[in-house]
Amino acid sequence: MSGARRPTMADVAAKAGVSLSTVSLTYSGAGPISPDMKARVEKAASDLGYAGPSPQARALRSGRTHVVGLVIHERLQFALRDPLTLRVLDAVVGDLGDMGLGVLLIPSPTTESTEPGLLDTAPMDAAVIMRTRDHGEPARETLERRGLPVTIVEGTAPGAASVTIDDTAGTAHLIRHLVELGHTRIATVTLPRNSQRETAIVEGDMLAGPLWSPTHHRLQAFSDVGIEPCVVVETRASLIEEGIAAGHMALSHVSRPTAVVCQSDLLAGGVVLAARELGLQVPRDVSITGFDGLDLAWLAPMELTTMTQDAAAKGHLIAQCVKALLAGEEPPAFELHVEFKRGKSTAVARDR
Amino acid sequence: MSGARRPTMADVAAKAGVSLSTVSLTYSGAGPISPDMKARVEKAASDLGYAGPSPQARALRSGRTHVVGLVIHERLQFALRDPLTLRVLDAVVGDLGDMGLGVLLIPSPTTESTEPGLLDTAPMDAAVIMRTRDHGEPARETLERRGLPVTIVEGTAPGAASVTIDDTAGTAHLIRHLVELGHTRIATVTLPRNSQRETAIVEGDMLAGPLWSPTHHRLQAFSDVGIEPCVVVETRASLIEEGIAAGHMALSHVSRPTAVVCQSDLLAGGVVLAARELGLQVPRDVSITGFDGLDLAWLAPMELTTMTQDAAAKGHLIAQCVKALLAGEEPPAFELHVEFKRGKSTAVARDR
DNA sequence: GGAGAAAGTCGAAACGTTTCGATGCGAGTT
DNA sequence: AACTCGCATCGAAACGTTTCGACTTTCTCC
Repeated sequence: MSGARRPTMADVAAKAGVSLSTVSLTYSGAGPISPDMKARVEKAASDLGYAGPSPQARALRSGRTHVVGLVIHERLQFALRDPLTLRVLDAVVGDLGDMGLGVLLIPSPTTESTEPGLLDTAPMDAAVIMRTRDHGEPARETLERRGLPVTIVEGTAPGAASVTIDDTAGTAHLIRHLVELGHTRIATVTLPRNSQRETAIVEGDMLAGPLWSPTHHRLQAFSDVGIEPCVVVETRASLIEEGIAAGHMALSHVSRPTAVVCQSDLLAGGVVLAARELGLQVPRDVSITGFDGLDLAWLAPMELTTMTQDAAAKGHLIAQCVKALLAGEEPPAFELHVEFKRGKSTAVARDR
Repeated sequence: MSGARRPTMADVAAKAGVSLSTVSLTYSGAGPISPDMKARVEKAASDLGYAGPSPQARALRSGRTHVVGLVIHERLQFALRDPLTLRVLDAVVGDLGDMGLGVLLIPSPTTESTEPGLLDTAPMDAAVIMRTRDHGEPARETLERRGLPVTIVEGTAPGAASVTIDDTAGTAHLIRHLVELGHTRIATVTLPRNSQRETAIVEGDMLAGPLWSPTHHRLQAFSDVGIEPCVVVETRASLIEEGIAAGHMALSHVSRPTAVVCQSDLLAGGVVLAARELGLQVPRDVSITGFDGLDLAWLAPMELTTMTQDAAAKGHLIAQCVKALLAGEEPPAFELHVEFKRGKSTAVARDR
């Protein structure tokens, strides 16, 4: 059918009777081009059905693909189901798009499969790692080998740009809030500790092994405040369903917690639902705190006591990091602050 | 600092004392290479810190970028907040990833901005349009000009592969279900009709103007069954909040509907919440139907009467379309069936 | 009227691969 | 011993741009 190969710049140049470089200059915007020449080139291009310079040739020659890799949880569902992440990404994709940069989704390689994946082979100019471990993040090593600048969200690494939040301090604030209300038996429902885990009560040292950074930071707050949680339940992802399951485990634990500190609002929402199912009133029988400051319409009229973070700002900062890195500047390191928001999900402790 | 430029295949070849083509053959897997030669090349590569063939050079020469563009709603939040879309994408990204293909997010250009956007310039081998209009989809025209094969989800176009669902028949099934229960005043809450709209009651011809395909199909069902909805409320996106707002409008409308047909489960969930806020019991006072068959944990114990669709299957089919197109085969056209699921949100009509 | 600057256009050299046809060579066939 | 065949390796030609320095004009200013 389409035996004719796609027209190239050379074809356009020939058709317009000018040199190839002139056509290039017309498209790339670099260099001075007279208006009538521009019109002539455009006429020739549209006559030929030329759709613009080949991105691949442009990428090879200029060394820029205009693509930024976004390393996320292997399962998209887990990565993006949380509205907060989505809002962050919304800002990132929007800002980068305005800079002419596309975002390539890269599920982080899970198994230690030896064959190279997207992370090794995909064309990109920079990468953003959305969730990382404190040490030995494999994605970072791969990217470093490729010489690609990296921005890390909620984590840090030498040589990489980073956008973090003060989640340890934020969680500590929530814990202190509960302590002031008289709570002593406080449970906590955590985000995944790493990629292998199940939804389950964590026995033994809760900080053992390599942890995802946010999970680590928010657990850390307990020792900072000097409180030991009476139960720790780990979840597989920040999802309502996980919160419900974890809530059941935490609330029916022998230690009978009077408060539950959840590492995300979505988890907290699930715990509220679990409490209802168990016939417990929130906050009368049990206080529950979240993290993120989402507006969960379905939870109304309940409002979570939580720490709010500005998702859009986070996204803008990430985009700014990428921009700085691509401009060859020193890797920036931003820290966002979280703010306490008193809701209706916490109250004075009452034994049950 | 790093004055040394990145090593290339030529460097590796020199170091290993072999020809450039041999190194290429080693990496690309094409052509026969003896085991000891392979080892020698790999040794040289790792000595030099060579990170593998440059994706951009490979792309130019071979004509394949191994990237698939995914055209979605301009606002990521609107595009991905619906768990159904996310599940579909999860399958798509997973399947394509297994085929070595990355997914590039492309917010569909909203304004008629003349300057070329990602759709025009991003490197890719094929594209998937996630939501489309019935006619004159601008994204498709751009892609056609570039000569890129296109897969359309919930829509069709000549020359493009497509994955559709029988949503007209599905919605008709729900309407008939309500009619059999004695409902005569049926409202409907729709998905956006196009990108410009607001959450509002639609006056006049509800099918006027170019519509997003799913919206169109599901509205179409009313005329197919021979029923006219007593109110039509259009929303801006498939979100709980939108459902709540639309629910308030529909339920307090003068026509006092006894049933509401919603074009998505998320909207239906919002309408249920709105009904509760208005002091109406579901399904005693008002019957509500959804579409998609999501498992909305937060809605429990309410279960929606809805049409379920298999999100993972949809995703797999999309990936299959892309694969077929890249292999140069004829564009496939798949249709998925939806299944009636009787929940607890519909009951015999009772005047109120 | 001529020097110098600015504007517009052009030639040619990369960019780092893949790919195709050619080449050398030892093993098997007649 | 001459011949074919398959395997492993090599040389050279693309792929379609960007970019840099050079080359004409035309304009400005004294």
